[in-house]
Amino acid sequence: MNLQETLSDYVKKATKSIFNVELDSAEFQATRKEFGGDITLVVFPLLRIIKGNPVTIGEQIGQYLQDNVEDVKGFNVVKGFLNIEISDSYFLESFNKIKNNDTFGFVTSKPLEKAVMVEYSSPNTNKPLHLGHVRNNLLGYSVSEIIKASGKKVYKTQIINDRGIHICKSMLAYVKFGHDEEPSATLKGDKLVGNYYVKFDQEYKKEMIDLIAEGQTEEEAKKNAPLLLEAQQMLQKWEAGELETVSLWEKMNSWVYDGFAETYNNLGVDFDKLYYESQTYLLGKEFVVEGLKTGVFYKKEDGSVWCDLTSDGLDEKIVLRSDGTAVYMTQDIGTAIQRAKDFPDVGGMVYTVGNEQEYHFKVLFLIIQKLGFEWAKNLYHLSYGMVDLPSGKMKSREGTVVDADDLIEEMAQTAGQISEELGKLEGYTEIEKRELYKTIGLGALKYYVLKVDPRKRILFDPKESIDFQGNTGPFIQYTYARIQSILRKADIDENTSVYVDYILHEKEKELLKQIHLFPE
RNA sequence: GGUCGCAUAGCUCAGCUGGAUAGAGCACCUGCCUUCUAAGCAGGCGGUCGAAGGUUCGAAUCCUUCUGCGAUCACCA
Repeated sequence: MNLQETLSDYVKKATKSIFNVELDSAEFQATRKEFGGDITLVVFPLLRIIKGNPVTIGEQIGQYLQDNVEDVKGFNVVKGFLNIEISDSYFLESFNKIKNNDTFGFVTSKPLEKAVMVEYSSPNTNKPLHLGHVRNNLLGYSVSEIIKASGKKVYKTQIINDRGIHICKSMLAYVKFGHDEEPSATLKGDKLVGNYYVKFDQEYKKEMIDLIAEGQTEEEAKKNAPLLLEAQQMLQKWEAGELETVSLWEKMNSWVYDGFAETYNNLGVDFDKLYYESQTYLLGKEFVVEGLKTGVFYKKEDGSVWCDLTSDGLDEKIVLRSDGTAVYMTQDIGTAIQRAKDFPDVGGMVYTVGNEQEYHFKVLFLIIQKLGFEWAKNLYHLSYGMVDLPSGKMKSREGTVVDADDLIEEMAQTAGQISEELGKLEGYTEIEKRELYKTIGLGALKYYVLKVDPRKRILFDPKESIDFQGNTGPFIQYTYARIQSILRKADIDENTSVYVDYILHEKEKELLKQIHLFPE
């Protein structure tokens, strides 16, 4: 039992013995630093069942606690707040317990709990990862680690969007303008493929301008540009399994995967299982047939299949085109079910996907529930806001993106620059320095991204670099380094409290106290 | 138009299961490096918590309306 629970028990006993009143719960909060004491009981809520002056009531309860609870050293009452002073020995004992507990903060195992699958990243394979993906990856990875720490098994996964018109655009541009270029030490595979995606867009726009000059409207030009028609043909060839197209597709995708692997490695994230859209995009169809039988879906005259969600406050949603091909929803239904089959111990899934897809996931989860899977009630869309630039949205096609690799590299460089200026790393080898710069730079980036509420959009101004001072990742790293240094130099078990009391800053002491009194 | 989200210091953000005088960092100002790591510490300046109502002993927090910003409402993914 922790201290708060103990105190709560004794407060209940106190009200019983003094006022003869049964209390359901007692509300505690951290004592504000301008008052004496460590933990505070708010007396006001008690007034509903105990008539009287809050100060008097507070004093009576405080006296009871002081008389009956060993760790309560003293108390004072300010208005309706009973400030309770906790003995030093409690904190000392508590710290010592943590010191000897290697898994502090982690629930070691909950064998009866079902595993959770967390999906994040899920990029397209026609362009490199950018700052938006960084946010996605860091959120998804962090949530995975938090769920792990809570004692559950976690499978990290992603669905790689490796097929479609977008990759055909890169492929086509490569064929037409590529001159057999290959990835190199200076040009990662994902960058190379991304360059051809941009190239496609540039040439496509030129064609549109020509067509408009010939008298077509913008709408017409968009549809009729020869390059686009060629890309569409290429997609058809791919779907037909034409050898040359498929092998080019495989080659360019593999370049992209090599590039992604490097970025993931630099970001410090990883995956337990990968799913590819090219392998799952047809998967949902059989479940649509199943759902048709059970009446979850219905067929329209033209042959398209729909799900009626009007009774759930949503509208009707298509799950299969009239030509029988799969839509996005079909694929996601199939992928989810496939995942549950592949990992029978999974009892829920978390989808880390931007907030522009909130409606999609609302619908997806409802449909899966209607299909009757018992894990369907544990589906969660971890939705997050976009990362915007001062100029607006990031657009790969127009090259207005903050590239993930560049950003990570810049952060390390800044860390190096600051370190050099401070002259802190004398005696370190170049390799050690490089490692440290990476750690510090990445720490700054991670904290910068993770500290803001996922729901909020982030406005990232490349001109203003990410801070290394104040409420930042490097500050936490610095504090950790200091603590390690203290522990190294302290080298004593007894009387540690005196030493620590002398060394720690006021804020650090406050924080330590709160961690102990409010562990959750 | 319907639905969802956001709005707190000049800037970036905490705080939101209702509780004491709304907190950090950046920026600006004042001190502090011969013993604990100055990426720091101690302090100062800075707020109609978007607006108006309501519930409550008590509202940044809950409810209603309004304003502004964003997202979404495809046989696209």
